[in-house]
Amino acid sequence: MNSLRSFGFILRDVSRLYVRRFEQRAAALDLTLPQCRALVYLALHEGLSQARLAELTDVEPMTLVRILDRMQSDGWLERRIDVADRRARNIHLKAKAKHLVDEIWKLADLTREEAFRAIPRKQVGVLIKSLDQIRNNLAMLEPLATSASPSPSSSRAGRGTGTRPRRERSRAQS
Amino acid sequence: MNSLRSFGFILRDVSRLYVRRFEQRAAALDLTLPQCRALVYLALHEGLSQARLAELTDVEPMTLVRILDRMQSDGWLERRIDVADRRARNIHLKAKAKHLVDEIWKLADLTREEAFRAIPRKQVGVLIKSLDQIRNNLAMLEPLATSASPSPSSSRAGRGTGTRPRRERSRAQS
DNA sequence: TGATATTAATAACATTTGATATTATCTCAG
DNA sequence: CTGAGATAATATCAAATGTTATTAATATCA
Repeated sequence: MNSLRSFGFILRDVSRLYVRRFEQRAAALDLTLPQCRALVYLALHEGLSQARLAELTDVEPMTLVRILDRMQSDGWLERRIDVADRRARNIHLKAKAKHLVDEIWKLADLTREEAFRAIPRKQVGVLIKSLDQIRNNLAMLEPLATSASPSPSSSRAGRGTGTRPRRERSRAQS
Repeated sequence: MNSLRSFGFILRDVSRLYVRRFEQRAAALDLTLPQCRALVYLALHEGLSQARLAELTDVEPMTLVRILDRMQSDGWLERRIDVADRRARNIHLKAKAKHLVDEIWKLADLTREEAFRAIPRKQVGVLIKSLDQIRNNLAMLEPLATSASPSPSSSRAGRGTGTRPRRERSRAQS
């Protein structure tokens, strides 16, 4: 298997190992990765609505509800009804959580340093630049014409147990 | 947020976008990513046992069972009891599936080309080298001493609904 | 050699995630 | 105004994933 073709495999491994390492560290704070992500964004944009936060962090609104439920009951944040739009809830971090965010960044920095060990600074620059370009490339792509025009009721439709995808979803940019 | 600190976020995005793009393509073959991964490995190592395949592809044995169940019922492969060890089942691709593997590689190549668009070949080389080094770095790490020695029955133990991790897992190398 | 521990596969159960429906509120075109 | 959509949050339900238990077959070693 040539080097190029191994890319997908390496990307998967790196992504999983990196997440795992960070989560192991975050477990000490009794936090999960999605919770950390939410906290970090909230620290940057105090008083965000759930809908906006879901969009920014790229999670389903329903998933965010659950993340926030837990963090609220743990006393990290509170939901305040938006006076201008009573459907919306603005999320505010409690003082206690603001220190947490600093901790989170420390863990993130630590994890990154472990990952980058022995890689020259300049090479790291190239790496990030490349990944950023790839992200843009992939984000720009058109939805890939699903040639599902003929035979509308083709053989077997759904079923599940292929272990995973069946639905799709498009996404916003930052 | 400086460039270094954005690394985790970019990595996550790239990984997800890349997987999503590939899965969209694979959907045309009625295959999921885990199925594709299993097929590719099986094509390289005909007659592998499930346990070994699970190890190679880094999925839980139970998860693999389900992936194979589906693919077997779709007629892509068959399980043969190992004559030397009657507990084990060796997986053999059926002729029909071998063509599939070529298709899968085509999709993978296509996806990679889309991702790498506008990135000079040399830079791609550096990218892959960097990621490979990171993978090694992360794989080498010791399990991160969980300082869970004092207060064995501390405040609240499990609970769930943090949206995700609570358990861990170690892994083999290739 | 035979009792005990291990391993491969899988069944049974629990948790989590994703999809859709629901409720309250808001926005406008008319 | 007013009523036909949107939109925000969330409840409810279904699919999928992870965990632990089970069964059969080996391996180990006292």
